[in-house]
Amino acid sequence: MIFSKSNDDDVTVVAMLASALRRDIPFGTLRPDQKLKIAELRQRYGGSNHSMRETLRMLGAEGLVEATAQRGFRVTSATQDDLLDVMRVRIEIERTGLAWAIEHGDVHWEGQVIAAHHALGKSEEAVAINPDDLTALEWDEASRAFFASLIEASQSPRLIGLQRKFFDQSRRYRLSLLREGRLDFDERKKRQKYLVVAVLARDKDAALDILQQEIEAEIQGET
Amino acid sequence: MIFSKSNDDDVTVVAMLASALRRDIPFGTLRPDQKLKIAELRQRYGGSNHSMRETLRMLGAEGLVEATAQRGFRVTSATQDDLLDVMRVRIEIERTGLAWAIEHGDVHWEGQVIAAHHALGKSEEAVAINPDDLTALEWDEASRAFFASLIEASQSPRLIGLQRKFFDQSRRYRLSLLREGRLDFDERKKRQKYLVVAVLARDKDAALDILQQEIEAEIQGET
DNA sequence: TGAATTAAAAATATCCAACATTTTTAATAA
DNA sequence: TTATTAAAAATGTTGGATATTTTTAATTCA
Repeated sequence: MIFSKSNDDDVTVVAMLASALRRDIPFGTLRPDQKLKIAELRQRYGGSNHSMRETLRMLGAEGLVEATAQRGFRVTSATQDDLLDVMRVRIEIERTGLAWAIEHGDVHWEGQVIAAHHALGKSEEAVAINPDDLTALEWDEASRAFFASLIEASQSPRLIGLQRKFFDQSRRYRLSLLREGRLDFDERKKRQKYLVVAVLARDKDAALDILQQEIEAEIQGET
Repeated sequence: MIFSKSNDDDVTVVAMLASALRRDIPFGTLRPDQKLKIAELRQRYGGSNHSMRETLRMLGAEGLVEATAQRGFRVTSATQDDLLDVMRVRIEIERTGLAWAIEHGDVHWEGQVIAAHHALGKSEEAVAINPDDLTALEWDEASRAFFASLIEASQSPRLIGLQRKFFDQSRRYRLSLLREGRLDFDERKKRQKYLVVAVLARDKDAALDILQQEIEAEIQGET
């Protein structure tokens, strides 16, 4: 079938709310430290009292939202320290995952990496020219898919889950760099290319090193 | 004040339910793959259907429980593969944390490690003699506190959170080894001692190595 | 007999409305 | 101003109701 039924992501109200919030927090519609009042959120996103609470609990466990007993929920803050912390942990997770994937990956995995790299290339070009919201979202998704492909062969579902979680947490910083024009797409393109080359050559040290550089470039930007 | 008000852990119904389930899943009262029907859980643990759902959502995001759309919740399965995956990730997280802590830790941190090690020693002796449920629970908590102390100085709240999460996920395997008498307490004592020595000496390589051995010993047991 | 279909039962996912408690805000007094 | 107090708002929780979906059991028919 051409239109595969959309993921388990939109079948329930809670899943819909969750993906709406996951989209709006990194985009800044819901800002860091902002109080998330159930009533307001319901008005904006729909859903019942309980569906919203369930959603916020989930996002809480995912790190996008913080819950305080008797005091409700707020968007996780985004200080420089938070950014550094997220990115440092993300680096370790992805390094570990790539190391394992290089050990276990087969030809099929290599193909996936190449494909994801190809798609990312297109998206980077598009967003470099026209960084509007929709393009940015597609670019970010292509980026996620590329990093995900790298550790796909790690054989560790839990590590893959962590990667996704921290990628999600880092999204708002990444989008903010994009908006401010502080991403060097030429550098990115080079690094991504060499990263794939190193992966295909199974040169673990080089690959991990470039991967780390690529992630670190998202901390401060390069311009 | 002497009796600090108990954590945020028991003030709300959801928090109470969560800690009850977090206790009963590793103990096997709720077994792997077991269907978690809201009605039954309510009967056993109390709480309204919404509180229970909220709780299960949280535990879902924590990895103790799995949620499937339209099909409710079940206890996360615990195959050999799951065990391996949890432990491998746990090793990487704790290694990273300890490495950072050795870099950043000060004298106060060293004191915390020594204190936690001392308390753990007592608990290990107690549980080696009498491994009943209560003693086991206290021992496990002392163990958690010890590992937590090691990475306390890592300066990474998110890594500390991950450590806790994966320690929680590994609890049921650990308790099962204990029940089956497959922990070698003499070996553990030695390793723990050398681990502390290496930490205090800031011998990173040795410390990481022993830490990894100590965690790996929880995978298969040593007897 | 065994597979397929259908009907009944159970369980999930929602919502609404109502309260008790707690926190926050505003008003008032010292 | 700073405290105190009263009022308003928000959170956390519950019970009950309902549409949908999944599971189970019963029945039909090749």
